[in-house]
Parts: sequence; structure tokens; C-alpha cells
Amino acid sequence: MMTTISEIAQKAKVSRTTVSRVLNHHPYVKADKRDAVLQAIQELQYVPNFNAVHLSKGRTNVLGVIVPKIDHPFFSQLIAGIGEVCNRYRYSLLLHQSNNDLNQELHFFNQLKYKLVDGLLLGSAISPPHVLDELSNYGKIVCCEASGCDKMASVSVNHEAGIQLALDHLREQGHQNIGLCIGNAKSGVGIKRAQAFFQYQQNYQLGWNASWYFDGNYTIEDGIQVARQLFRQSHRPTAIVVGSDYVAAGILYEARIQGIPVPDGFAVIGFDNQPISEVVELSTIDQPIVELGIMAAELLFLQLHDQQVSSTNQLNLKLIQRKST
Amino acid sequence: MMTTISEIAQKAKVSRTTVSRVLNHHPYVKADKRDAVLQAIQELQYVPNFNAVHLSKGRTNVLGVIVPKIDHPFFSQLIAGIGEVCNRYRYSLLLHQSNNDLNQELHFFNQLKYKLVDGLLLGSAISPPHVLDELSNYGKIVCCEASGCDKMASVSVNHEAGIQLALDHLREQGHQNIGLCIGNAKSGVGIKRAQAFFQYQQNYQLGWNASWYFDGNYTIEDGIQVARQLFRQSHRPTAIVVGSDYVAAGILYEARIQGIPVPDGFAVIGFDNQPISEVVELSTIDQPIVELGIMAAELLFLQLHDQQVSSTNQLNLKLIQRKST
DNA sequence: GCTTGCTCTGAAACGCGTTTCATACCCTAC
DNA sequence: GTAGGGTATGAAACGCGTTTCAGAGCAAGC
Repeated sequence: MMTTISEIAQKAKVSRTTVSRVLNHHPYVKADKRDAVLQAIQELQYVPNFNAVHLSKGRTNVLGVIVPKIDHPFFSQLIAGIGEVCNRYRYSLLLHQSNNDLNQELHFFNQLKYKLVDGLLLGSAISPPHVLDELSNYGKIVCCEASGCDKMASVSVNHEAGIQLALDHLREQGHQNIGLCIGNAKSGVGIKRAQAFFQYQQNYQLGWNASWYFDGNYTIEDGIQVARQLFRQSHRPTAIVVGSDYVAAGILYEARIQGIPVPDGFAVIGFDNQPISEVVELSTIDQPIVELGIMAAELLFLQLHDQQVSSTNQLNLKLIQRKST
Repeated sequence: MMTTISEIAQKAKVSRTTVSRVLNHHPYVKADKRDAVLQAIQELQYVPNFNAVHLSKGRTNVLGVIVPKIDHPFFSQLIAGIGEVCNRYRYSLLLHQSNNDLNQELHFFNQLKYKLVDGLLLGSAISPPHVLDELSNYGKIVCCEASGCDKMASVSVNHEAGIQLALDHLREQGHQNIGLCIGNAKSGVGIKRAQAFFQYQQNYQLGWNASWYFDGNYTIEDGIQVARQLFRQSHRPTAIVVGSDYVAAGILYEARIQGIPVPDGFAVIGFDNQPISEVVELSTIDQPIVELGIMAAELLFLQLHDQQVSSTNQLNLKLIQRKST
């Protein structure tokens, strides 16, 4: 029992074309006809069916976003930034949680092929480059980390600079033996951070031992485990760089339990500047995550409006010193 | 240059109807024709246009979710739960961030009217009941807190029970003078919690002073301010119930700064059991937020499949005792 | 007076699947 | 032998807007 533009047209004694023009604010409609149409819309309580609009226009004004885990603070902030831009442009946001599952990811990519979204924002992507390459034939894509695919633009945090900030700071505090703890060692972020770390280590002749390295850590609980392994070692580092504030908070927690004085006995520096780092007084590398989302979305909109954009974009980081270093 | 089912039909020497049947796994298609169609789909690299599907089917297999702020941990967990269910049912999620702005909210509600989503999940709603009432004529809606609209189902946390758990626990620890700190005093949650608190207070003859009440607090920083105001008072409560772990963490932080011993000098209990509560050793009332999202989404799917559901649903809470009480 | 160029309007085609309905075939049951 | 019922297929209508194109009206320019 939906009202359609045909009924409006009939009631207002104009053609469907004219109704469509009124709805789309086309200038060539005389005032009297416009008023008649608007009145009919009122009286019949017309509500447009946007599936028809999308079909005929060939676009949907929807952006797709895929992330591994919505409730990870990094991604929820990223989405928040993207959402803000979408609101500004009156676009909607189609969100998908992949759980780092390749099938889920591929399934979501179809939304672009199926014309359900006008563009795609990749919070993370585990698909091989050739898949992304093929996908980019179907629409514009922006990746929130270096994608390894030159057909799509990317925005990312300057991980090298971040690691360097952290290490410069620790060296200034007199540390020479510094451990590393990251999340997914195989993700772009993980690889970049590890590379930058070991490069720096070599450049500055820092001490090293394989048992000072940890990966696959994401939670507070993980941090506690890392700390236990670390503090068990007789020859241990005097500081550690940690890829996540949550993990770092776990390490601080365990240090307190074991009575190891921070920062004098052991220093910890995290990444992200999540709210948690404030209460546990953790030094950290602040990542402008919301801004990252905003920038990624803006880049996508530029491309949707046929503007050229530079394909790699980096955001800068800053050091926030608190009492853990 | 899109391939359409017509081209497939031509190539496979069948009708469009048959192609449609193959795509929809309709049983009445002979194997040889089905194969011919599938082959043509392969060769022409056919990709369906789902806007056309949505238009003719009258549904989109998309759920809408609206929340005030995506990166608030409560809502990101809620969305994560919803997203999980959506993945299970192969539905997509259209997400909107309202920033508690009524216009944003109304704008998003149109997605249901416009037939862009099959159902709506309200993470929060500030619209008056009559708006929600009218909206529910356009599709199924589930609200994640008591909505005040009897036409839609709701799932919510049992706030009364939560407050009671917290207060029972504090009384057991010998507290008689207990403060209260909540977020939005005008939201459903805020009202419920305050009511339950004051009811309990009266029932058990607890001490009270108007300066022991705080609202509009959401962040760690807010918590620090609350603590400062609190600790300035000569006649102050011996414990406080706080509606958010973040705010509670701020209070604990300030207590430490001021050298007030916790829990002996002052006890704090939070709500949510966010990760932060673990590292700061905060006692808290655990809210099953992800489960709340899952349940809300499940309820919506039940309704989309024409099943009756009970209109009010509550989830239970549990006390997590740590070192702050 | 006639061309040029806007303004305004509607018929028809288009975007692309799905669904209905009619038809035809085949087998089983009586 | 034939009525009944399942299987298989296609033509045409349908869902509902937008866009193209052609044409009419009207004013300004020469």
C-alpha cells in the first residue's frame, strides 16, 4: 500500500517526471506545479523508496567499512572518525566485523561489487594484494594501513617514526637494553614496527636477546603473561616498547604485583594513548586514531568526487610522557 | 557495461526467469539448463546488482543501528554483539552515530521508512514516544533500553538489580554513608539507577547529603573532578557508587594522588566491568554488554521472521569484587 | 520577422531483478 | 483412458524512481 510518485503525479495533475524534478530540486519547475506536488506529497504521506533511487542512480550514498573487531578501541575510534565524516556528507555507513576471517572479508567485499556501497574503507585487510587489486576495479577503496596495493590510496600512521620516538625517549632516559612486544606480527603494522625497531637497535648498538621479544599480545591478561616471562629472566631489559596500551597496562600491573619499581627498575612505553594509559600513568605514543578515520573517509569522498589524491598518506605521532618512563 | 541476467539468459539460451531461478536455488530447474546458466555466469563474469534485488524483493537484509557515540566502550561492545549476530544471519549492519542530536536521530529513522533497512536497533533513543510509535509502523524495532514505547520490544540491563547488588555489597562491608555518581541523569539508565539508589537508601536508612550526588560524568577526567569535590567535604561518604568504570578509575586515581587509602579510607564501585577496571583493581558491576547486543539482534531477527517476542527483556548483572571495596 | 536560447513539461525508455500466470510435459492412480 | 499432481519453462507484469529526448512556450537580439 505504498504511495508512489505515480499517485503523486496523478493527484497533482503532472507527470512523474515533474514529481521527480520536485523531489530532486530541479530548477525548471514552475511554482504552482511545485506547490501542487508538495501538497500531494503531504496529503498522501508519500515516502520515497530509496531502493528504486539507488537502482536508477547507480549509487547508494553508502560507504562500507570493514574492521576485524568493532569493540577494539583502535577500531571503534577509527569508525567514530569515519562516522563523523559520513554524517557531514550525509552518507551512511555499512559496517562489517571480519574477526580476521578471510571468508568474512571476501564476503564483505562483494558489497562493493554488488553496488551496495559506493566506496570501501579497509580498517584492516588480510586479503592478498591481487584480490585487492581486482576489487579496486569495482570502486574506490581507501586502506587505513599501507595496503601493498598501489591501486588504492592509504592513510596510515608513521610506524617507523613512532618506534623511533619511543626509542629515542628511552635512550635519553639511559636505557640500552630494550624489549619489544607487539600484536599481530604478520599484519602490516606489526611488520613495520618490528622492522623499525630492529633497524634502530642496530643503528644505535642496543643490547638484545631473543627472549626480549613477544608477539600475539592484545589484552591486559596477555600483558601480565609477558611481564611474568620477562621478570623471570636474570638478564632482562631495563625497558620495553609495547604496541598496545592495554598490554602495557598489564605489564605495569604485574610489575606492581611483583614489587618491581617503575620506572627505575623497569620502564614501559605503550602505543595509542588510550584512556587507560592515563589512569595507570603509562607513557605512550599518541596515535591520532579518530583523525586517521576522518582522513581516510575524506580521501574516499575526494575520490568519489573524481578528485585525484596522493596514494600514500601518513599521520604523525607524539610522545606522551607519564610516570612509566 | 554491467552484465545483466538478460545477457546470461541469451548466452545460456534460457529465459531470464530461469536465470533468476538458478541464482535463487529454485528447485525446478533441470540440470543441463542450470549448468548452462552457471557457465554463462562464469564466462561473462556476471555480478548481480543488489539494488535491483532489494527493489523487487522489498527487503534489503540490512539492519540499522543507531548509537550516540561509536567509540564509547559501552556502545562499541553493543555493536560488536549485534555485528556478530548479523554475520551469523548474513545480514549487513548500517551504523549511525547520532551524537545525541535529535535531528541526526530523526534523519536516521528515515532509513527504515525509505526501506533501506529491514529493522532498527536503538542503542539509545532521545526521541519522544510518539515519534517512536509512528516509526514502528514502518518496520520492526528493538530498543536496547526501556523505550517507553509499548509497540517495540526492548532488552535492557536490570538497573535496579545492579544498584542493589552494589549497595548490598557496600553495606556488607560496613558502609552506611554512600554517594552516587551517574552519567546522563535524564537518560533512561540514569533515571532508573537514581531511582533505585534512593529507594534503597530509604529502605535501609542510609545516610545522605545532597553534595554526595554527581551527574553528567563520563570520563576519567570527570572522575578526578568528582573526587576533588568529594574529598574536600568534611562530612563525606565512606563509599561511592559510580555509573561508569572510567569515571570510577578517575576517582581512584585522585584518591591515590591525595593519599586516601582505598578501600579503608574510601571505597569505590563502578559499572560495566570494562578492561580498565581490572588494571586499577576496581570492584564493579559486570554488565553483559556484548550479550545485550546479541540478544537485541536476536529479538529483531525473530520478529523479522514473524515470531512473537516478549516486549520487555532484562539481563542480569553480577558483582566483581576487586580491591577498591 | 526570424533566429537563438532559455524555461518548462511529459512520454517513453531505462536501471535490473523477481514474481505471477499460463502452458506443457510427464507420471501415477483409479 | 483420464483425472490429478508434480516438474519445468517462459512471457509479461511488477517494484519505483531517474534520465533522455522531443517539443512547446516565450523572451531577447538583430
